[in-house]
Amino acid sequence: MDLKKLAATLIPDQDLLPLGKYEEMYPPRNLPPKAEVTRLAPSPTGFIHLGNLYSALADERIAHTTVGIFYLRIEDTDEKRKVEGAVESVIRSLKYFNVNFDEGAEIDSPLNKYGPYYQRQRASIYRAFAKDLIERGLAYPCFCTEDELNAVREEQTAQKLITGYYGKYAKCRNLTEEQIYANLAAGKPFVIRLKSQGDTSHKITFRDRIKGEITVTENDQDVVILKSDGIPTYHFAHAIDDHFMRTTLVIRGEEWLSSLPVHIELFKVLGFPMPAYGHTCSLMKVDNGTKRKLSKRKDPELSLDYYRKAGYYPVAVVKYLMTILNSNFEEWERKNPQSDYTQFKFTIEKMGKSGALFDLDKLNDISKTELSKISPEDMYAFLKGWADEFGSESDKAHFADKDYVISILNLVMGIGGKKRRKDIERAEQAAAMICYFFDDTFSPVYEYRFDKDTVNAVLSGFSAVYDPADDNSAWFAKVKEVAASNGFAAEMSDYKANPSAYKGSVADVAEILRIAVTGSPNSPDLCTIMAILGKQRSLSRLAAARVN
RNA sequence: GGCCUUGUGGUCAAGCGGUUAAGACGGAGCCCUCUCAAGGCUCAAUCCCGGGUUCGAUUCCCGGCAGGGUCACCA
Repeated sequence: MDLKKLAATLIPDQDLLPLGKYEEMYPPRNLPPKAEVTRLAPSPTGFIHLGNLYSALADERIAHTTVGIFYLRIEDTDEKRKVEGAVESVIRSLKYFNVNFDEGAEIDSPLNKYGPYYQRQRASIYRAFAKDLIERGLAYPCFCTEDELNAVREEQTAQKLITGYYGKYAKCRNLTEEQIYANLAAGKPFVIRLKSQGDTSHKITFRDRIKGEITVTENDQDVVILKSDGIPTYHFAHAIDDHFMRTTLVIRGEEWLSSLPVHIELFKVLGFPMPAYGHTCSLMKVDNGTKRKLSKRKDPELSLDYYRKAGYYPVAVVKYLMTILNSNFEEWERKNPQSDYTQFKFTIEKMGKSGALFDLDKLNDISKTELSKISPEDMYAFLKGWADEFGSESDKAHFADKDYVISILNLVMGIGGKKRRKDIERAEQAAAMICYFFDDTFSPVYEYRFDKDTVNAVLSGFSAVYDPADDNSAWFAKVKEVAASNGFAAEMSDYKANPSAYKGSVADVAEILRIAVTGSPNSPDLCTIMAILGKQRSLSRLAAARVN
């Protein structure tokens, strides 16, 4: 068979360059010996999720801790699933979490010398290599229809055979020249398939940077490399792009592990050295008692918008991911509390081999801790940003009053005290937490544990002596006075020594006042709260809280 | 079902031939305390099962079992 002629008929493109040209156009990168070139290669099919962030963070950390390159490539080979605006959304979302690209699609950088970074724009490269494979007898046209393929698959399944296009099931593999041209003349659409040289009785031992040694069998599937629209499949594009973009380390989900044999053969047939691989395990969750992969459709917590809306501090999400990415991260952080997480020596070898269950408790704890470390000004900026985008009308109004909110934050965060408070997990919760400082959202629940006369006596007794000029100890001395004059123990120790002698302790008196002022039996320092509210509002709340 | 892969407390996990089997989150309790949050201290809780190899296996080997992934002209 005249393969040269066949290749020219199948791929008649005039603009294809000689293969060697591509090597010249995309020379090896001039980077230090240990520098890794990693990439994120999403398909623009929608919004990026936590799993993508997880993987992107690993890519980004490895590239940047080794002084390498992290780039963005868009795998837009599936026209049907394309979603408008997805690329911008990917970049924006990752940027929010401090994951930044050095190079690639929509990235403004002088490093962009390995593009184009959209696969659709690289069609001629793939076609040039596919043409060469046809000429070398390593690829061939396949005219099978979807129905034929399905029928074969059903037959294989019924006979408990391995499904796919291989061996005797590869109907078009041995088509004669006449048959091929007849099909072409009849206008039948075709795909280009790899003519696999593999043998499944051969095992290949492969070393994955995350999973370690993995044994796979050689590929014998005649996979599609060019679809009927002339656009490559993932497998083919992966081999060519990661070679010419000079990727040194491919980090991708473990769902790709099963197609590794295909990739091994493709690299071999193309004559490209293989990059290193690291297959990450997926984030899991428990559903109905069993563990399963977090799903984009079913699990809202997979969406990154979920964290933005709930007001998680972005660094907290990143740090949480770091703890599951590299198990020694937490220990390092405890030893280096002042250091930025980017100073941590991230290594791919430390990554776990099995899928981690997503742990919201842990995220909340990390978020609380992170938020307890920032300044009230930064906290204010963060909360206001959240309120403007996601808050209710009253949230927006509350956060507009900067000085007032900052005075609240000083209290809520424990600024000036011995220790910082750790009340705030996320912005949404912070907004709810401070709502009693605003009259429009002050919605008290007056549930006292004492009878109405006692409550009213405490309330009016304290109102009579309250002076906003009092400092904390003077304020508390007055609470004690009110306690003593209403049958409560002024000192905790007295009460503990002889509880039956009193109605209760100062703590109980403080509780009555706290319920009156904040509407809840729990709050930070009451004295400061009253100072922030001011004399008028404090007194009117004490009055309004009386029981009739 | 075939193939690949994983299996240490509830969760994330260190350890990888001999350990009192780290630590963190969560849980319980105590202390501190005007309540809450935080903090300090303490406690409960783990090597999937069965065979080997070995003086000795959580660690190595083989089987089981359980989980996960994958079997497209989707990535």
